[in-house]
Amino acid sequence: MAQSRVTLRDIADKIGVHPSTVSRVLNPKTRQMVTEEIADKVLSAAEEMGYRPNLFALSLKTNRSFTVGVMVPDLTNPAFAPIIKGIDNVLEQSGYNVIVANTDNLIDKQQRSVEKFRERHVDGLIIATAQRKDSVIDECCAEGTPFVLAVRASTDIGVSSVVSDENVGANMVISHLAQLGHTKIAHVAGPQFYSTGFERHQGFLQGMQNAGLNPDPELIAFCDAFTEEEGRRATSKLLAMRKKFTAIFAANDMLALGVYDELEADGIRCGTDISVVGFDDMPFADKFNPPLTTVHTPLIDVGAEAARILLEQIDNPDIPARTIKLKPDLIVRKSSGPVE
Amino acid sequence: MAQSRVTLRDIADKIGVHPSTVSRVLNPKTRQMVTEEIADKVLSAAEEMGYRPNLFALSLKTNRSFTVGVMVPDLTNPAFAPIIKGIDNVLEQSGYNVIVANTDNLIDKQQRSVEKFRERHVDGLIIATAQRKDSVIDECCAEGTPFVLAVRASTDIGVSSVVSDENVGANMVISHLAQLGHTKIAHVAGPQFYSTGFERHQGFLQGMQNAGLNPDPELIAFCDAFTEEEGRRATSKLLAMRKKFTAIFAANDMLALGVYDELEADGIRCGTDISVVGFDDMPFADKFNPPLTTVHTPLIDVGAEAARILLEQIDNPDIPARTIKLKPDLIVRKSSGPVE
DNA sequence: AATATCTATGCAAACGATTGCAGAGCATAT
DNA sequence: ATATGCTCTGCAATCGTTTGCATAGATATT
Repeated sequence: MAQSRVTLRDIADKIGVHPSTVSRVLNPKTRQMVTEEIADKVLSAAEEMGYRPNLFALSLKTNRSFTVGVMVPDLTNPAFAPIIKGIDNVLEQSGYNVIVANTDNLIDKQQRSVEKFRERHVDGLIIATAQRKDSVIDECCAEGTPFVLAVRASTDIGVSSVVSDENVGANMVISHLAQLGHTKIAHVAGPQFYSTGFERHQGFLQGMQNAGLNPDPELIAFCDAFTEEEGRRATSKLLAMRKKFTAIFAANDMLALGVYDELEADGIRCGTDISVVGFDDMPFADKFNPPLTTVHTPLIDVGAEAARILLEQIDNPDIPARTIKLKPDLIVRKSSGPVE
Repeated sequence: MAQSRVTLRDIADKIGVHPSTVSRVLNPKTRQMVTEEIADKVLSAAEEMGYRPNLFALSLKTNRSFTVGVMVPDLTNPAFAPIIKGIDNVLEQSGYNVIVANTDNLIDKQQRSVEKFRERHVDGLIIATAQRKDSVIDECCAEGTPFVLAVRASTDIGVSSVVSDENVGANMVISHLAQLGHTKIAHVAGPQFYSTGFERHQGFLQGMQNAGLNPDPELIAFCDAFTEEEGRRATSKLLAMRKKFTAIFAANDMLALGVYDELEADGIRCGTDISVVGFDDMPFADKFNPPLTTVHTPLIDVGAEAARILLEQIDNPDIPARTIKLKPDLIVRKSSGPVE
């Protein structure tokens, strides 16, 4: 890309001062060091000449890149688009750039991404791929890199994260189903090494108890990943038990999609024969067949909040960690109905 | 992020040579300038000490950022995820980083993004937001910034782009519908200032002619954007004409989604009463109700090819522009059926 | 009026790499 | 033995900033 031709020195020469003076004027933090008269001259010259600071030089000197890295497990999952959008919106305002890395749920790809980010000297990280116990977290802590988890939390204390209140969300699901008369409720659980999978499972158990229902361990199928295929596999396992159940709570919408697949393959009408509820309210959940009842997570806000916390953390490295739980919402659509 | 502590100088000191020698060893292009013996020592010292080049210094000196900018109109449209993935895959291999900017289809946001990219001195641009005639293109040409268009082409000659063959795709759609017995086919056309909207419309007209059908101008509704809302608006306009038609060709899947909405609101059964065909085969098109017949565009490949061309262009600025048209595929699902 | 205090600016050294130029060492040709 | 050429390495300038320190002039203090 074309050079930002004009440098500090050019401006300095033009109005007959030293480059350092120009530098001081242009930096808000040091502006007050120099006389207003000169400052004005510098400012207008800079404007007129179309000065653009050279970020490379700045970064080299200050060791800051004004870049933050974002790690997501799967860009193809449309749930992450809003998160990234939320992040980008607030970071852009503060002059930061965002680099996103796709880890495809692979540990070593995540490792490589961190490596890449380190090379780029990113000022901070937003991690949407973290496991409850994750070496990346330890590493960042050790390195002193500011970071915050999005969508997922850690078992470690002292790490910032912003998530939705999974427990509350899961409780809403169960109480909704119970209200519809469901008593035999199956659970397609997410991976337990992710906080989402874990918490939602806990929420499921607790919700059942709150509703005075008895969760049947055989009607809980665990998945290894939040994918359609896993959802389908789990459902077929559930069906193979040949036990009666009238509803399935899937730990997220992707899994729910897999549930749909398997039910359809078995000729079971979803929403009437069996109710299905998901979690996340990812984009297009309302377009599915049938439209999916799910727990809405304010994904844009998750991203935005994570970005805000990260900014705080960058500006002030020894601010205490903060974790935010956003309130979820149950969105009732056609995939859940009264038990026949 | 923690400092890459060890520098060229450190290595040089350790084995008693000059930093410039180390630099030459570490740069493949100059490696042969130095004795193998020294080179080996340098290499192993670098390895052992965990040397990581400081990209800031490198960039400052060489004026290259090893970063490319990608502009997409809307991250929330899941069609762009595969494109980005394709781009990222090939660029990562070559040591480049990708920064993506969301323009929300706003001209001035696009302008701001370019500005931002310029500040970051990106080595090249991949533009998935371009209009057929777009000032950004002129600007990049003038600046000499390498760039390639993805998904969209320009009326300007001499600009590289990779797209799917819209014309062929549209023809496939019409011939499919004609084969099913449809003769009155409506078209929900995309914005004509995008090559996708324009070419697909042309393809529609040509396809009709090829099939020996007469396109009715009143059954063509133009949209201002590729959004669900616009698709819905256009459909309601079509229905308001009170003319008979048995099929709708929507210029992309998002528009088709809007078509679905309006048809459903009017109690028209899509796929039986009226056939609907989209374009792009975006993720989840097979999950809609009914699953959408559409033209599959190899989006990952579009991204990958665009990235490859860009790399060529960066390495060799005066290579002639190249434009690639990838072959589309018709995917028949439940939204299209024989005319009753 | 002389000294102390303060302010605004300039100076120059970094940051960590790249690269044209110079020169040392050695082999070959004359 | 000298000239010639070649290969390899070192020197030092440079990229465009930031920033601690020095200093010149102005102001305040006694």
